[in-house]
Amino acid sequence: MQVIQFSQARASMEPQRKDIHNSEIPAVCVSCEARHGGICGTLSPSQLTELSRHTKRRKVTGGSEVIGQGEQLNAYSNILSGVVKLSKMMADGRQQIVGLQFAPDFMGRPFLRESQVAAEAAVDIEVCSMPKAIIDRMIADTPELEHKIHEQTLKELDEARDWMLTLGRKTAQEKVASFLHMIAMHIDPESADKRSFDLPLTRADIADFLGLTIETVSRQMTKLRRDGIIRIENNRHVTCPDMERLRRAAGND
Amino acid sequence: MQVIQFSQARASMEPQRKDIHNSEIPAVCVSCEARHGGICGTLSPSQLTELSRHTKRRKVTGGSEVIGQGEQLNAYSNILSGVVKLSKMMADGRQQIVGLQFAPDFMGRPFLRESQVAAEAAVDIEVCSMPKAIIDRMIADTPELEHKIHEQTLKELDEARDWMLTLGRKTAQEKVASFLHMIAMHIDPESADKRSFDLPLTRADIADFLGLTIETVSRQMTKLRRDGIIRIENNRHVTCPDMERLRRAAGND
DNA sequence: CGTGGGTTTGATACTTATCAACTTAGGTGG
DNA sequence: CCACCTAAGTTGATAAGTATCAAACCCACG
Repeated sequence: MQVIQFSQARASMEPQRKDIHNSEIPAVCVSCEARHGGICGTLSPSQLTELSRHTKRRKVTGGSEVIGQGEQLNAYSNILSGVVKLSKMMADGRQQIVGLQFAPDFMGRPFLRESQVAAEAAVDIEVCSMPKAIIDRMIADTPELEHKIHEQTLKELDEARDWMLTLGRKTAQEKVASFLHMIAMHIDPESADKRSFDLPLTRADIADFLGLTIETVSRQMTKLRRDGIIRIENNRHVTCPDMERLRRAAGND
Repeated sequence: MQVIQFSQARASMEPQRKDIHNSEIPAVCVSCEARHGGICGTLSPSQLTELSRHTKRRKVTGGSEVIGQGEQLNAYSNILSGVVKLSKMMADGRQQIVGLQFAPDFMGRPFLRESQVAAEAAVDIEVCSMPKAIIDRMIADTPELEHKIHEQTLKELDEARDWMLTLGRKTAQEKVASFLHMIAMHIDPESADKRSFDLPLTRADIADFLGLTIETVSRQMTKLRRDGIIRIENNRHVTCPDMERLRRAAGND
């Protein structure tokens, strides 16, 4: 269980006063989907109160850009629900998705003025945005906050490197299987049953993620379907009765 | 100029005492190539003294493994000279280089027991190794140290994502040009003249970095040479009279 | 009931991999 | 010092995989 450090310590000693400490936390935060697991968990009640005065929850419809590549970076966000795709584009329009982020991930590049990547809502999402300046200040005097963000950065780096192996060395078939497997594992962290899920990306997005064309993605999906590894309904909903077969098709040992 | 915070502050006020403060710093560190720019710059003299009792400078010959993929991670290292390649391998032997590190980079994955990647000396290198436990403890009570490492993690993440675009969307020609351009920029941070440099990797390594075969790398090098964009001597030494042409060949606008 | 975005399928072209032969550079020992 | 040896690199012919171009399909939606 991940809660505010301060209240966690006290709560364990004086459980009957837990509600009092929770009441110190802004109401919007108490019920927030991202508080457990998100970066806010490292902030003190007073910091949370200060921050919450400047945060804004907002919905972004799928396909809308949250931040553009090379754009000025004035805010960070926590993803409360949905999936965000991070992409890079070349001058001639060729595009590569370089990462996907899921709730309760933290979005934004600390210590840099402008974004190196474009962030776009893959599906309808909800985020909690906060001014960059305030977080940057809190990072400076809350080591736990920097640590939390650092942990996520390291996780993203591990994922990026895994994906480099996929991009550089796997076949189209393995790439598509790797993508499906990755989505199955990430899309619904709570659900124990990973065998059925909705794809958060169109075929075009999947192609941009895998360094393939739409047609090749489609053909490989068809092949996985014909081989009985997956079933597809309405183009978006995938069922995979045997995850182990999918893993093997993905080239993971 | 990047020096110990404490001595920097004092030195600027009492410059005549600078040598005294320097004398507090272990001799091995004072002359260390990595102290400026490396992570040690954030440590206090007393921390440096403690750390230096456990550090060990060592040379590793090119081709030797520094740490294996999935291996237990007991030490961190600073690269003092040379180039290290980080790679991932699939069960069937397919390999992808996922990053290169240059002096004075910090090597090791904080907060994790085992390495997700293999690290191998690309050329003869010199490193300063230190026990993981000591650094982990110092990270916990020296926020500046975690910040410094965090900055490098972010840099590596940016680089990894840049490379994903190269792997996923560039042609063989653009990949090879991108590689040469990247090496030209990184290999000798001090030198102002980036037009002439030695490749730290064999053709096989370059192929593993670019997701290509040796033959394709060789053919594209030949083509760049025929086009007059580069000259090659002894297979390893490259001269590029016009960096702008190389940049364009790399597909960077 | 037509329209259009997203998707699938097919025919063909092109890029890169594979296999094989050859060349070059660097190191070793006679 | 030269001949030999080996690893690294180049070049060529062919095969395989994926992209490209084109057409059809399918559904959701107006």
